[in-house]
Amino acid sequence: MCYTDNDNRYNNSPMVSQLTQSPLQIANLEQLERIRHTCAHIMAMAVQILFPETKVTIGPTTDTGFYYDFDRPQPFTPEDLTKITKQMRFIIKANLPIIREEVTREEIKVEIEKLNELYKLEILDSIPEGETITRYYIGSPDGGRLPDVGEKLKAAFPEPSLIKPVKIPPTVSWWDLCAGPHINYTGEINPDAFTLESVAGAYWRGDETKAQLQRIYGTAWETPEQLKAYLKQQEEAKRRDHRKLGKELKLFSIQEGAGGGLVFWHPRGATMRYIIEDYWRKAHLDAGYELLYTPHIANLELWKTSGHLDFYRENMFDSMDIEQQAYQIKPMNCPFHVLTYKNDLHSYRELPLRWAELGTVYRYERSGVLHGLMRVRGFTQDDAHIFCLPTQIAGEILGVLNLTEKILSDFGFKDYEVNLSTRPDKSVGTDEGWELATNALDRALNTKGWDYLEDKGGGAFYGPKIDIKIKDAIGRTWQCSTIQVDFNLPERFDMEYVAADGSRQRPIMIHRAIFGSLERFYGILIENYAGDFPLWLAPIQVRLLPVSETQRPYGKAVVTMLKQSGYRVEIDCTGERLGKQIRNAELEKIPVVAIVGKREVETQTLSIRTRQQGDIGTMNITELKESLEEVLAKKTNI
RNA sequence: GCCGAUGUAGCUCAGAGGUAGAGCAUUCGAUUCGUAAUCGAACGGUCGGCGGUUCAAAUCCGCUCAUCGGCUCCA
Repeated sequence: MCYTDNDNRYNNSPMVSQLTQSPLQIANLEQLERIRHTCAHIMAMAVQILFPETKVTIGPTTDTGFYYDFDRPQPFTPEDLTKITKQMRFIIKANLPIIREEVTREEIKVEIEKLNELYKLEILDSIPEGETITRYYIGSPDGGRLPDVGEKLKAAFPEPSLIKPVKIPPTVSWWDLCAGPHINYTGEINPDAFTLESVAGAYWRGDETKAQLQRIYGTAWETPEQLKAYLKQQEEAKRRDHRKLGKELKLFSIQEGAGGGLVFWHPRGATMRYIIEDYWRKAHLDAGYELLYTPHIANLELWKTSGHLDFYRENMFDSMDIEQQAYQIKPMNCPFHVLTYKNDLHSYRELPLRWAELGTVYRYERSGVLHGLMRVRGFTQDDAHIFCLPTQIAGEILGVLNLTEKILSDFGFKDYEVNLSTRPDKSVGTDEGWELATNALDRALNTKGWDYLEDKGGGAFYGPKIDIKIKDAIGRTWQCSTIQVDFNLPERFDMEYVAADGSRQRPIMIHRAIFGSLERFYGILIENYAGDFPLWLAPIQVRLLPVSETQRPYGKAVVTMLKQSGYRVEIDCTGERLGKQIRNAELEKIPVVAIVGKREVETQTLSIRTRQQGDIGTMNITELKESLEEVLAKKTNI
């Protein structure tokens, strides 16, 4: 499991899908796809009108719009995007026809060569023999095509300005080699329902050894309302950004002085992590797991045996020298769990063994891919390995699915997308082994009653796997949990158990993680709740606000009492006025504040204000505790 | 790593060759206050780092570090 990129448990990348949910109901998805694809063409046309030296490459649609990759010596600036947008509106408003033409390989080749569009030539060469080749015109085919058009435009406009958008004479056209489909007229696009978003570097054909191109991203919708809704959703995502909230709520930091991708958990974040870990341990002990702690480094030989040095090297930090022996900081926990297993002789009667560890691993990630808590260089996996008999696989997998559901739903994630990935072309293990394991995963999912998508050939080379994605409060999906069968490590480490007949047999090894990485899961939690954590997770649950300093002694006594009952409570001793104290508590997103003034001291009560409901009235400590307990039991916000 | 952008006080940001600024936070003083900002003062900076150009650099140039948006979608 531990070697390849398609290994999701160990894939530390954000794995958030683009906003797959439309902000508004899409009336006609097929038409929208055409609109987006045509938008890409119109953008390319606009770019070549304004910047004729630019070469075109490809321009597909995305979940929210489109992009086009260009080859141009100078980078596009934000001002360029404004100009391009204006030029696109011209083209849209001109309502030019879009004409599909089937062409032969030979004739289109000549035309592309005439234009010196080398990338297009490469694309043409990659189209399989026998496939229909089409080109799409924007405007009349009689009009010629850029850069011929450039000449015509120069004739039409004696001093064609590259700053101002250029009006397209009806006789001018632009075309692109394209499979389509497209809309029929540019006017079908609402000029106020698209916008250009950003410029980014991208490699030709996604290959970093090839030319670096400039990609312009755009978003396009059926109506301006949809666009507005989409932009609002983007704003919402920005508002929830865990990096911003992490700083504002003093949860964690990543510091230049220490290095990128290394996380500092500050007291409030650390409190939450403690709660999460504590919950996780109890849940695992209840589910029949035992806990392990293993070292952070080990002799490099171990990583040779496990195969990581061969297959995972590019994600590993360099080894260090200790008394002439090479030691490696761990990028994975599994070899340690295997060594723990191998330290004893095991009988079939002991199986299954379920060993869990919050294991901190370090992986080299290229500086450009680091991203807040979502992609870091040091992180803690909620790792576990199950060693079992072949006959126990389905039962164990079902157990993992049940535990996963319990844990994820307690953290507020109740919608899942499940994938079952099967044997890839290159793999280890026997046919029977794969069939047995894959059937067991399938059976477990069916027993659980979960629908899933099968990703044929998408498994790791060492075994089939189940991945579970969760859906957050604004409809984004995140990959966290994964369950993987491993035929490789037991073989490499020559793991055994003693079977009923006294023979030595190979146990089945299952890797699984529910959060994936604590750092990443925490980042997702912050974004899911937008920093308004449910009471059971909130680092400060209750803050007492004395109306004046006179009430401090009473407030302190209440704090002591609540603390003794296990609540996370504090008192505001800033001496600020009540309004300011409330404002501060609101900004810190503290779920409950208890106001103590003269009245409360006299009646031995508290005036309660919650962040969700505002002022909810006066109660005594017992009543407060009761309502807190009720909310804590439900694991919701108050 | 690569392409582009951004780094100014603890935070959010202004300043664009000529004395380093604001609000919030912090500290001190006054105020003792009833459901989202009391008033005043003080403190706070090698303008990310290193080097260069210049009489003069936060500002221009080079390198470097970090952060942000991308680098999967394939005519």
